[in-house]
Amino acid sequence: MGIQERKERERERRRQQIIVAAKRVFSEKGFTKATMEDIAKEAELSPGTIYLYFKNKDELYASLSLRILQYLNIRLEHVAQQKGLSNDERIKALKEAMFDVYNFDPLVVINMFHLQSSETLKNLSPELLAEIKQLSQSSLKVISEIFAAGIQDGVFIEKHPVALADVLWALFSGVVLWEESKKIINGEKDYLKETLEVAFDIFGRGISKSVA
Amino acid sequence: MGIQERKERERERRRQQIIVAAKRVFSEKGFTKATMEDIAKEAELSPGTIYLYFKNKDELYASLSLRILQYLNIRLEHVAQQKGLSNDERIKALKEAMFDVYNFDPLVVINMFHLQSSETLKNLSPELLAEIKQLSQSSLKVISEIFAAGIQDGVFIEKHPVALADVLWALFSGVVLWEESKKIINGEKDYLKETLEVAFDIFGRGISKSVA
DNA sequence: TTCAAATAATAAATAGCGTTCATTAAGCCA
DNA sequence: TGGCTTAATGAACGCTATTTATTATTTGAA
Repeated sequence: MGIQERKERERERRRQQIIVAAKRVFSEKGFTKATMEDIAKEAELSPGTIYLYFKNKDELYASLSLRILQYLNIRLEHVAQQKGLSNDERIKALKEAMFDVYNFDPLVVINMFHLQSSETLKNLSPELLAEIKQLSQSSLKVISEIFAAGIQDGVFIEKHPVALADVLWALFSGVVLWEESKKIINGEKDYLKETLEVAFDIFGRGISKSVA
Repeated sequence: MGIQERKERERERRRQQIIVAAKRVFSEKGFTKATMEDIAKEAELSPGTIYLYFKNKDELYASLSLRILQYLNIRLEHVAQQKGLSNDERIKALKEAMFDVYNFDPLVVINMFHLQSSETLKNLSPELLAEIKQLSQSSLKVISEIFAAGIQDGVFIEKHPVALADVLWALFSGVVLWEESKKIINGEKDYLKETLEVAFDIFGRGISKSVA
């Protein structure tokens, strides 16, 4: 029985090794310019081997996002479970969790949002798509429950909490992507932190029933 | 001298003909699956000819966005110039302008936001990039001036108007892209209009100094 | 009207890259 | 040890963006 398990572990380790290599290459060259050969070389494998572990290039790319989605989930759960936070503090904690996830690995987060907004999504295996779906739904659920609680308490406006969660998610991804574009278009420096502060501030004020 | 001008016109017409064909093909197949041959066939030209008018596939794709950016500009200018609007009404007009632009050609707007958030941007000629830059800056300028006026009037919170414009833009693109993803991931129906309403509502409340 | 030069369009060739497949190597069990 | 399963390889395939050599068309002067 032990051999089966060892093989399982070895397979998983090789998968991770490929993911690490892919991440490096994608980060350096971008999705299109990174070739499967580049990645294979980085992982010290032959191109064909990668296909024993990932269906295709899109799927390998998408796999990078899974870990960060898991991390996001954990951070959000944490925010939800903290006791004794006012609703304002909880929004603030939400902001910090998201910014924290971004800082944990900015390139992968940007990748994830690129992915989210692209036809690549249509090329994934049902299994991987289901995993992504499950993780993102779970994150949104946590967020919307936080909002539901605030509405219950009468401090947030009475909108559908799921819609509020969608708006927050859209705001976060929108700001990240837009700041990234600005860097490319205008060669501007990175205002992400500042813009995100403003965005969350406005959002927090906007969903509060009364503002000082 | 008339010949020069006729040639100019003919060249422009052919460009447009290619753009129309490209739009149809990209819409139907998506960027990756659409081949230059498909587009050439749709335009009743040979593939090589397209390269006499567009530097490459990315640039052709990006060109689709130019017209919609121009349209957006016009709509926004219009909102800025309308007299006698309260600041609240102006925010509402802003929302309507953006939603209107979206409805004018949803696929192209989605394309534009995809483009904005991708490495494709790095493949464009300096000229096209400059055009895109000029148009998007112009739109953001109009928006930020509206905010500046509201701050002047003391009805909007005192944040940098450019930051507010960035946040609004990020919010708009974020909502459009996220609703689009949800359609793919969850096969959900389109809640764009509703989500956009909520988003603008929150934003409007968030930037107002006092809320009823 | 004619004809060289310029312009426009084409179709075929090129090159790069994702993906597949026939082959080889390694590890396992009887 | 020797067949058998699994893992890995790297060369071949096919597709497609882009280039280029060639052909057709238009222009403007002689």
